[in-house]
Amino acid sequence: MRSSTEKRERLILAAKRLFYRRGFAGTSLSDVAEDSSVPVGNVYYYFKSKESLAEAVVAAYQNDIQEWTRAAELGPTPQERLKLWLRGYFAMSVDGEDWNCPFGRLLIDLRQQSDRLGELACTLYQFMLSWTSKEFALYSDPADSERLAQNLVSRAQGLGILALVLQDRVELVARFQEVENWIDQPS
Amino acid sequence: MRSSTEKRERLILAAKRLFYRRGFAGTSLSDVAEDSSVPVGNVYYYFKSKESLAEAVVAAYQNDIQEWTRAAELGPTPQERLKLWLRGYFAMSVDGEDWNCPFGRLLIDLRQQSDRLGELACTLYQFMLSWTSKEFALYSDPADSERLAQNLVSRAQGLGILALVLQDRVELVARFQEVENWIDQPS
DNA sequence: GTCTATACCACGATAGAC
DNA sequence: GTCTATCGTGGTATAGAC
Repeated sequence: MRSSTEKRERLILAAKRLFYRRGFAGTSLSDVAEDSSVPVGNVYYYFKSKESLAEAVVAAYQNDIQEWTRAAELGPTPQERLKLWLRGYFAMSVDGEDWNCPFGRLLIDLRQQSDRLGELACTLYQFMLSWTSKEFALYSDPADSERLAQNLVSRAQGLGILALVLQDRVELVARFQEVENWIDQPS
Repeated sequence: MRSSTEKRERLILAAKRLFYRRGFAGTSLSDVAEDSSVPVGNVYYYFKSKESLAEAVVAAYQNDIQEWTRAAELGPTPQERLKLWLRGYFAMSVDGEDWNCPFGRLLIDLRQQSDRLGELACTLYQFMLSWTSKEFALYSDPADSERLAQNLVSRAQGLGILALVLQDRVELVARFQEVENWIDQPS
């Protein structure tokens, strides 16, 4: 059905936004329903539980990450590709609708909720690690690539929290630029 | 009253632990009461609201940070003091009772709850920034100290999330060691 | 001054109407 | 196949008993 999937999509999008801003436990299904212009109790027609809605949200994130990674893969060199990836991260955490730590909150939230959801969220992070690691291996000692990937991803994530505290775009641009410079000479 | 402050203290400690593990919204006052062996409804004798309990939790964190910083100040050189500080951070995020991102979750949670709580939590982060900045200024260009402090704190925080995903102490020790090395030659 | 019984509401979830 | 009225539980908060 046409409208059926539309509403389902609207619910996922609203949940994604609200989980990001208010967290999983802090978001009620009424909030999600209202934000999607779907009748309150009706949510259960599309999702059998709040948890299954969260699964759909993780899947939506997975799509985002894959698209964002695919865009980065257009770069000519591994260094350029990693920088494009980092700019994607910047766009989310600093130029997103709310200064926040993308994935970090989701990860912590869902991990506490259930093992299944926690592992699902970890997959997102692991995907970022393996993709960046693969790129690092192309221009540095492959034995170091895992290590460098962990540094890159965790630094980007840490800057998300810093963004939240500083609320200063200029400062944040400079911090991300430093990570870009490090990409050229990783150590 | 003796027992009065004791119970109050127990409540704060339980709330601190539970907020850390389950988040603010994910923790009910019943949970806190049960964990402190205090009758459920009785919580409101000690705190006028859940929010005021959160304020007390932030204050408890402030105490922790101050103690931890004071311990770090015993180091002979600024480099040594920053490393001691970082080891304190490591102890919390990796050797703590749950792999997590200390302060990060609190910050995101409370910021969403109310402006007042959000600012209170930001104070904790700002305190870490200003203390580390002061130390950096002692052995590097003072014009860079703020920048270096932001790098140090955000990197430590990012490793907290990485710890959550990897769950591998050996790996984490290595990542923190790399930050320690950077402290000697910050750039 | 300390604690308990309870109000009241919002939550996730369901049964069954259209 | 789609949606609505409603249930039971458990949440925060309070009035008032000891």
